[in-house]
Order: sequence, then structure tokens, then C-alpha cells
Amino acid sequence: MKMKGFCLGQFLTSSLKCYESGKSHFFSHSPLRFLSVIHCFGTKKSATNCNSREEIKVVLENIRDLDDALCLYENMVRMRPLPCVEQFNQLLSCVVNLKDYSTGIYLLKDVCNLGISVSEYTMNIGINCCCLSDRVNYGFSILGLFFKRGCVPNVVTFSTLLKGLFRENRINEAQELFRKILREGMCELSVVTYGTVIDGLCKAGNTAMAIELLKSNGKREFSVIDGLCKDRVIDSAVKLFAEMTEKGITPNIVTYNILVCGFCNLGRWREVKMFLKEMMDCKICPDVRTFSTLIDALCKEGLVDEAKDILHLMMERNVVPNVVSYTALMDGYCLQGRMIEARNVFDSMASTNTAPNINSFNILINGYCKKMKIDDAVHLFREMRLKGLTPDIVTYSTLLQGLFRVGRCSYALKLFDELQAARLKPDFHTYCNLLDGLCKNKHVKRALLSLNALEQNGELLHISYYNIVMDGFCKAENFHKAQSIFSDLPSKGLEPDSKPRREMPRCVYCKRLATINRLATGGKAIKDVDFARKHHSKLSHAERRHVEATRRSRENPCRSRKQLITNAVKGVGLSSNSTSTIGSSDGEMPLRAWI
DNA sequence: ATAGGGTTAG
Repeated sequence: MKMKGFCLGQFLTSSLKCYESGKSHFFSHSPLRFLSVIHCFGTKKSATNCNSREEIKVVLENIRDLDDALCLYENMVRMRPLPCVEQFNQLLSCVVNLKDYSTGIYLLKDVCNLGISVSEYTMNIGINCCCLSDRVNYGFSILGLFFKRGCVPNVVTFSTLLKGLFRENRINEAQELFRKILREGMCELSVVTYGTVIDGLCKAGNTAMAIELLKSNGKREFSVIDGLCKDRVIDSAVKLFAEMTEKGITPNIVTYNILVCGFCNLGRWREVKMFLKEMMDCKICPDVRTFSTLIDALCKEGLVDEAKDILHLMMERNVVPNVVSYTALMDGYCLQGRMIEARNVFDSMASTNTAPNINSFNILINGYCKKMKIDDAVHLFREMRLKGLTPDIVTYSTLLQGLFRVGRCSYALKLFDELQAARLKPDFHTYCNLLDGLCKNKHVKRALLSLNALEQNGELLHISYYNIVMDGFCKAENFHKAQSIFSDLPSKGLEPDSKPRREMPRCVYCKRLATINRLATGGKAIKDVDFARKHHSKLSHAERRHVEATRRSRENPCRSRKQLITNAVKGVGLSSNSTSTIGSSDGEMPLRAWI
């Protein structure tokens, strides 16, 4: 074990190169004891006095918000003797579940400072906390703490770190770590480790492409590289899957859902069918996530009627649709501009006691905006607040676009002020919508002023902003101005971007965009922010354009493709007693026959 | 007792 620890340390410094930097990040936080922070936070509620393990247990079960958690913590650190490490672990876990990751990290440090002998559980909760807040480097620095405290990292530790690397799109490092684990037998592997890696690889189907695209600098043959990368990455996921099965690690519902989702995103419906069939042969029943994935994928293909059938099918199989299932279907109708049906789905949620969440509202608002039904959109915006949901930056950006689209500029600008007053930070989409909205409404000069303001405020600049404004000047036939913006790009460290050349399902692009945006705007804490920025400025515009192109092309899939997809899902025989009919009856079986 | 993987949005 000692030997393994040594190898690991070496590995971290040499190959991952984030051990030291992570360490300095983690330990360079203010030395201020966390207790003072707690006093600021935790005074709202009177601390419950608990003096025993039993009492802590009761309070732990009733933690509803951060205040509750901090009150309990304050209480626990005052107890003598101090409560056991398991209870501190449970509390830390609560804070992570509440998604307050910075508090989680502070608490972990404070627990260490208290002299409690923390366990590998504590460390793993801490590492997960770092990973969920996209600071996997901090996670690696906690790994350093492991050794210092005489703990041995285990399969949970490494699965979490792998997840963290994939989340930050650090695919090469993730693959390197995984190979290292295999080669040096640093820990056993579990179904979760494989699930993490498979999921990461599936989602990176576009990332490999992006890296190649970046290398090729927009000049080499995209199509060849694309063709290779796209399938190679997901095929390596399948290879992994085969490996894990050989090793006797049984795939479960999560593993299958990851694969089904991955192949749906790539539009490889034959494989979707294969895995659906295989999971049912293994008596693993599709769950709400499997069905939601299928509904979403069918919708993205423009097959919303088939998606609706799946929703009914799952209900008949006693799998209760959740907010995600309904929202995915609703988005399908929105993508087709079928707003009455979209609204029906939205309303049907109420009758099934499924509360729409912020995504549901955002999707429906977007649907109305795209159909120029701005009053319906604004009405929903008000309605969501009445229901206690707080509009987020997506809501505002969507509505901003909708308002500009119908020419209501002053309302749009008012909304832009309002979102900032609500302490929301405009992001990439917000700025694109603002600049584009101003340009399209013949306020090109005002758009340029806004862009200059962004430059002066030290915002992360993006080539798309300049594309929009240049386009605006061109349309206004002020080519001279457009040209001067173009020639000033290099002085701002920006390069003209290239056109997209390949097809990728919308959802994959969106996820990738979200990741890149997070990386690029995630602040200085991320070590490779320059790398992210480079990706961001070179690719996002192309991706955005492609999203739109793909969406348009999928609004009406050609008949043969529709047949392929429908057959793939239908042929699976999603019923418990019809597995023997699979194969020969491809696509012939009506949906009813599945049950 | 306490820790790790999967579905929806601009």
C-alpha cells in the first residue's frame, strides 16, 4: 500500500501536473477559521442544543438549508468530547447535497483543523465537493491530504476524480488517469468507475473532434478527422463496456442508460436498439431515465409523435414520468412550433402533480418567443415567479431575444437592467442576444458602444460578439466600419473563426457549449483557463450555427431516416414477455404490441 | 452509520 501511495504521488506530480498547483490553491485560502463565517451565516436560527449522538442524528435528518447545516455544525464543534467522524461526514454530505460547494470545502478544512481524525469517507466527500464545483485540482490536493493523514485512496476516490476531469473536459488527463489506474492497479474497478469513464467518453464524442479541429486550425480536412473521432470515442466506450463485462463487473441500469444516451446523441439508432434489447434480455427494466432519454432523443430527431407514444408506453408499464420526461416532450413540440400541444403537456404536468421546474418554464418561454408570441412568454415569466420559481440567466436571455425579435427594444433593455439588478451575471448568450437584438433593430452603433463597454469592463471577449456587430454594420451597408472592427481583432487577441463542417445532434452541442462556457468563464481558479478560452473563441460560434442548422434539418427528417429510427425503438420490444419476437419483426410491431 | 456514475433549457 505504501508503494502504491508513492507511485501515486509521483504520478500526480509528473503526469497530471496538477498536484502541486492544486495543493497551493487549496491551502492558499484565507487562514481565517471557518467559525467566524459560521457566526455570520448561522445566526438566523437559534442553534438547537444537541448533546448526544442520537440528538445529532435527528437534527441531521431534518436539515433543509445551509443555515440548518451550519447551526448543527456550530453545535457539534462545541461538544466535548467531539462527535465522531461519521457524523461530521454526514453533515458534510448534507452541505454538498445542498450544492453549497465553497462552504463544503471550508467545512472540510475546519474539520481537519479541529483535529478530528478524518477518514477516507471525509476525503471522498471533500473531493466530490471540489469536482462538483469544477475544481478538480482542489480535489487532487485533497488527495495529498490523504497521504498526510494516513488514508488510502480507494475506488470511490478515483471514480470521483475521473468524473471531475471529464466534467472539466480534461479528457486526455482523464484517460491518462484511467490507464494509470489499470496499469498500476491503484485500486479495484467498479461498475461506477466504468460508468464514469464510459459517460465521459460518450460526452466527449465532440470533444475529440474539437481538439482535432483546434489542431487543424481550420485549414485541414475536417471531414476525415471528424469521421474518425466521432465514432472512435464512443466505440472505445463500447470496448470498455465489453472489458468490464469480461471482468465480471455486471452492468446495471445506469450503465445501460449511459450507453443508450450516448448512441442517441450520435444518432446511431441501431446501437440504441442493440443495448435496449440487451438490457431487457438481462432483465434490467428501462426506468424513468431510459424513457426520458428516448423521448428527448426522438424529439431532437423531430419525431415528437413517436416520443408521445413512448410517454404513454412508460405510463402503461407503470414507470411514472417525471418533470424531465414531460419537459423533454414539451421541448419536442416547441422545436416544431406546435405550441398548443406544448402547452397541453405543460398543463398535464399539473394534473399529475409534477411541478414544472425552471427548465420547463425556460423551454416553454423559448417556444413562445420563437413563434413571436411574446405576450404568452411574458405571461409565463410572471407566472413562474408567482409559483415561487426565480428566473435565472437563461430565462432572461431567452426573453431578451424574444423581445428584440418583435421590436420591443425598450422593454428588452429594461429587462437587461433588471437581470443585473437581480444580481444575475449576463453570460455569453445574454450578450449575443443583446448585441444581435440591437443590430437587428437598427441600433448598430449602440451595439458597438455596448461591445466597447464589455471590453472596458474586462469581460471575457468572444469572437461571436464581433461577428454580430460586423454583420450589423454590413447589413447597414457601413462596410468601412465592419472592416475596421475586423482588422482590430488581432489587437484584442481574437481570431476570425471558421464555419462548421460536420453534423452533430443539437443536444451534444449544447452540452459541449455549456462545458466550454463554464470553463471559459469559470474564473482564474481553473488552471487551463487559457486553453478553455482558446477553445471557446474558436469553436463556439461554429457550434452555435450548427445547432441551428441541425435543428432545422431535423424538423422534418426524411422518410427513410424516420423509418430507421422508428424501427430501432419499436423493434426492441419494450415488453417483458416479447423478447423472443425481437429481430425478425423489426419495425413491424405496432406500439401497442409492446405491452 | 458516513463517500463515487445516467435524463430536460437560451
